[in-house]
Amino acid sequence: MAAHPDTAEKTPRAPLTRERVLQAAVEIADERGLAALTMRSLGQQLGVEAMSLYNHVTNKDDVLDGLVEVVTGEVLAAAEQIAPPADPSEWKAVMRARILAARGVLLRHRWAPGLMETRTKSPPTAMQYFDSVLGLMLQGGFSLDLAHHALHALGSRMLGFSQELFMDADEAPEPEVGALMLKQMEAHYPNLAALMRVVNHDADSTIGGCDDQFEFEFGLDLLLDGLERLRARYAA
Amino acid sequence: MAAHPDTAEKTPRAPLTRERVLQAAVEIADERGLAALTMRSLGQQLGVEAMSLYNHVTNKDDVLDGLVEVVTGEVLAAAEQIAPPADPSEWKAVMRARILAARGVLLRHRWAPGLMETRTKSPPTAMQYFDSVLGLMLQGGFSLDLAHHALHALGSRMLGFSQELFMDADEAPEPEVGALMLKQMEAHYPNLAALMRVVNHDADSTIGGCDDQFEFEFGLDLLLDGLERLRARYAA
DNA sequence: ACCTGAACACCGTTCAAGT
DNA sequence: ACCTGAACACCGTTCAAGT
Repeated sequence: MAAHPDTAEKTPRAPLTRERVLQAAVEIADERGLAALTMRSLGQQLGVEAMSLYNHVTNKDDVLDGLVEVVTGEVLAAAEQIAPPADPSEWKAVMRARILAARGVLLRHRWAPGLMETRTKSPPTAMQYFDSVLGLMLQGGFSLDLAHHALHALGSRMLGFSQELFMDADEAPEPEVGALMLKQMEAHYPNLAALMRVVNHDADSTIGGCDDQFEFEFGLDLLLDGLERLRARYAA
Repeated sequence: MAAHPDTAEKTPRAPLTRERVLQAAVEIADERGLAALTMRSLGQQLGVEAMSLYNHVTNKDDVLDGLVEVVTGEVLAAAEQIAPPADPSEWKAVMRARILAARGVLLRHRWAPGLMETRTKSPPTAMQYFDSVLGLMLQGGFSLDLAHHALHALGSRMLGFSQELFMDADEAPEPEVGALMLKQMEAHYPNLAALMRVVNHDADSTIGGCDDQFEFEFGLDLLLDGLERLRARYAA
């Protein structure tokens, strides 16, 4: 809608700005992964020498900070789409919906969780998001103390991700290979082997075949239900 | 206790092995951080050229994999110190104790959580640890399904850490500065500001002053209590 | 005011050469 | 069989120079 003065053809015309630099950085990370994001590749994406970037960004760390600004901004926007509860006591359903909305954003930026874990300063958009989450609980009847612990307990789940260790999206092994692996696992890790057999059969997928969305919601509900129980006890 | 043949003085005698390389890598990471661990610094620590390392380790990624082998090995050893439950139904107390033991290990290797999040393959020691956690639940009366979801829900908490975003250990600001910051927060993040005031007063520490150990246990108990409830319902 | 080219210090890694 | 030195391709970043 905003009038933009470009001719229709490829115009490396638009002046460089911090925003354009960050937007290009997001594109690279989305398409080729965070490892592919270097000052040189970023310059190239913008049709400019790497050194020009330093006029709009103080250094690479600043670019990375900017990346999480962008992502948490999208999270905030997505969460704001979900209306506040009709009755404050219905905090849980709204919180759940907002967190799942946040998760939707992070799924579009797979590199974001790993990056956010390395940052120490939270951008204003993240602060705003946390503030709204906190407000939801306080209005829902949480004490400040309980809400405080809840924030810690939810941790990264608030932003829509949880680190499941070593659970890589392993590609399906050949059936025979899979059977052999299972035999070997049987010997060393009997319980895990039993688990893998079940997971294999239940899902249409293979060994690594867990339903990420289901597991995320399972863990989330465990926490939210526990918090609601504590809230109710406190309120009583 | 083991007889070691070194003369007492500095003896760069002992032949290089994968184990010695990894042990040196752990030392560097513990003392100077993971960023200080380069093939060159690692060589230096061992009194050898960087290129010699490639005789015992395939590349840097292999070193990083080895690092998590070492750490998860320590976790396994620590967890094995805690005796299995007298009655299988007492799975929760034992699990809690084992996870807190794991946490003790990770606190000695602050770089380990961040590293583990980047790895995709889990070393045998980690598999063994997960197998024992799983066994604890199965013997405690969990269905395979529920135990499976429990593993996902616990995630990194099983190994003793949880990623709390942006919660850096910020050094205490000067009191006046802190007051000013609070004023500004008040305007933009009213709920967070209220929270910070409480946290400030409660603890002897300052703004960032949260009791990590308490918060870890709070979240852990929320999950374990929730799981026990589901187990009991399933068993009934 | 913004962009460039050459350069610096630092990576991981290869390879031919030493012992 | 193990270690070394020189070299390569790649980083982030500085700086003097261009326009």
